Amino acid sequence: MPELPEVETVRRGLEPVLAGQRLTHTDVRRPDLRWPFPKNMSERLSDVCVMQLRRRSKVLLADLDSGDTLLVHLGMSGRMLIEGTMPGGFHHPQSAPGKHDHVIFHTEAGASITFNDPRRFGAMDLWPTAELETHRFLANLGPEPLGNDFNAPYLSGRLKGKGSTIKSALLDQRIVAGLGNIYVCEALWRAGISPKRLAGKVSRPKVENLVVHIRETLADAIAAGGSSLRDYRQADGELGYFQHSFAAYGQEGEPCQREGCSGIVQRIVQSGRSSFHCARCQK
DNA sequence: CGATGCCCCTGAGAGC
DNA sequence: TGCTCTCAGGGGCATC
Repeated sequence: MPELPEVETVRRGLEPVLAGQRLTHTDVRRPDLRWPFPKNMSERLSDVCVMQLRRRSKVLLADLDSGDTLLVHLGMSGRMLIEGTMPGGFHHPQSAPGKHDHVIFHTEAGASITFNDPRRFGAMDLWPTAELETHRFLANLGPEPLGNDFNAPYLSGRLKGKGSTIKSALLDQRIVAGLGNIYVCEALWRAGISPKRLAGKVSRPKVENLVVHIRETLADAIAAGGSSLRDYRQADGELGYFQHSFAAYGQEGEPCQREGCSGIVQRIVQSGRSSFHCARCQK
């Protein structure tokens, strides 16, 4: 999926087109994505104002003046693409809906936002804003990695005694919210920690270092507009370009970029997913 | 309770 | 050209 940096990039791209704007109507072109859509979704997304656009973990949150919040999860291949009239006067031509264009939002200002998702692992729901934290997408999430609650004492406490690997611990959204396979690989490379190391056996100085590198990796990726592999696009259709900065992810067989390291990046499979790392400098 | 596989779905690319 | 196989950014659920 789009991980935290991709979702944040999409949020920033959508903000000028959606925040403070009225939705005139919303076309809901199928009954479900990963799960059934909420009851009366089209009606509840018509003639309402989007007050603000937020993000929690990998979930986009659009607070509506109806008292509902729209939750959007992009899954593995979801995109939100803007067409029509943009606030700055730009005009992206509108095309006929494609096979995987599942939901289309129309704003009073003349913009349309198309949710496209070939694999349909994405999801949308509507939930009372006042009770958002009870929604199953958001309940049980760990802290935001870019927030103050994510720090070395916290992470150290959560990793203590864990017998699973550090790779799977960082992918566990209950421990820290928003990381996925790419950014875990990259952050572990930057921190010089093997993805195979047991979570409870990462030394305290290494945990401190890891927290810093997770934050820096995500910040760098957001600054680059996210990573575009196959499906991901920013809301304006542009590619992200953080993939050109990958040191580990997808770099199997490439020389390790760490200064003074002569290792080769290798791919291993952990719980059915690829981990890329340099066995020479990640310990 | 925690760890591990399997599964949802479509499409791209490799190999034959 | 076309078939088959593997793989893909996520995460819920069954099972042990």
